[in-house]
Amino acid sequence: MIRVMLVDDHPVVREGLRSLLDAEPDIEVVGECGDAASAAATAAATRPDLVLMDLRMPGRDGVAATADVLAACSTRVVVLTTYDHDGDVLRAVEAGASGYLLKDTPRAGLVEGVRAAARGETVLAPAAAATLAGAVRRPAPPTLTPREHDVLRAVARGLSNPEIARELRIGEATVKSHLLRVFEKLQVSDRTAAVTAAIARGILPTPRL
Amino acid sequence: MIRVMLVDDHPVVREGLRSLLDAEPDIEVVGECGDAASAAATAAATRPDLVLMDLRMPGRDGVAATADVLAACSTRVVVLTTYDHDGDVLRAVEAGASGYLLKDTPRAGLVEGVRAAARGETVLAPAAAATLAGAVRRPAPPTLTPREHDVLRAVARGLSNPEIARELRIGEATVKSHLLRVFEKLQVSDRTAAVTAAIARGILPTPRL
DNA sequence: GGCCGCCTCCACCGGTCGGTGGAGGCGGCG
DNA sequence: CGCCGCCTCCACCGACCGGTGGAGGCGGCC
Repeated sequence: MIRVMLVDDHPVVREGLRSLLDAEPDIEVVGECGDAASAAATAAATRPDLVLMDLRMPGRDGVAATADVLAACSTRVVVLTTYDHDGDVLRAVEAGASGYLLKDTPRAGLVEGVRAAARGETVLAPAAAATLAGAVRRPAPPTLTPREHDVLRAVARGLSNPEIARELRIGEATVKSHLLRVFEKLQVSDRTAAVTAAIARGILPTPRL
Repeated sequence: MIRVMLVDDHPVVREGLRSLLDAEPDIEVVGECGDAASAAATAAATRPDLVLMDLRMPGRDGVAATADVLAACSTRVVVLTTYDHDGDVLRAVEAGASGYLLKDTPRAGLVEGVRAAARGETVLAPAAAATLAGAVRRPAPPTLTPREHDVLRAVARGLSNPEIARELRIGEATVKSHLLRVFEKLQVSDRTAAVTAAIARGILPTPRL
């Protein structure tokens, strides 16, 4: 019997997974949890063989929750999310996820994925597999320093270099230095492309109204 | 008996909604559909009282599907989606949706929402209601002309004005004219802020890797 | 026909931006 | 201690950008 625990902030999704998995003779849902913060505690209490983890939750820390769960008890974590944001796949696997499935997987694929992960296999959706393959080909995951981050965030708000310099209490020359290094790291040549590239890679959050 | 049809590309979500709604004595799920394209045809065939419609689907045209369904048969459409992107709410309601609920609604709220919508009420999640209220306060929904859209998309890719002029086969002066009007409409004063503002309002898609 | 919105284009200006090619200080690590 | 990464700053350049204040053409709508 494979003991599964669900972490997802959407009751509808938990309900769907539960009915789908409980219909299988060899799978049992032993717990569920609606937020990332209490995932580790729930896992420690229910000691599942496998945790199905949503990535996007209030506080948006499915990745952190994955790390917490793995630190709290010996189990496997399979990420089950809606979109295949490339950045998410990388961060999830870095955090120790044993699999990355999308919610539009047909039910047979989901069930088989759960069994495969419980057997110890790493189960990846095709898009996620492609992303990981691409990531190892390119051994340069662009990591920005805190200051570079600050400058880029300000740029995304539409501030000019002099304005950024005032806001961060540094010289305009310094702003330019940081920005040039950001361009280099993101492989772009102007501030606007830097912002979109950063959003695409999850370095900056998707802007909201 | 309230006859409900489900439109969502995720089998898991459909499964969850079906088991949740079928548990109610006065609700019956009479059809489901995994893509926006065939939603109208399915609705015409099953003639539901209510359609629960996901907004984000392959082809991302839940709004268009809402309009199609309403054109194809007399029913009500309630949008049931994951995030409360402000732009989505506005477009969905414009397309004729009778409600806008989020997937993190507790199951009791969902069921009550379905009943209320079937009674003819307009059912809005709190966040969606706030957005609509804000929208009527501000009677300027920034609509870009096709050409302005073209220019803005090019800007988001990091192209300079001369490059955009070459790509669109127009003069650089024309590019600037379009851009200035975009700035005005989006209430910003530079290209980078224009791109983030456009992404925030759903005018431009969230950039992907 | 008249009006209006959209697209197109022009010349000119000052400020900003991307880029070069440096430099020094400071903290951590082996 | 020396090395390295990060942060800070400088001067200078040419290109580009935002903004002004125009203009004409074209199509749809009343």
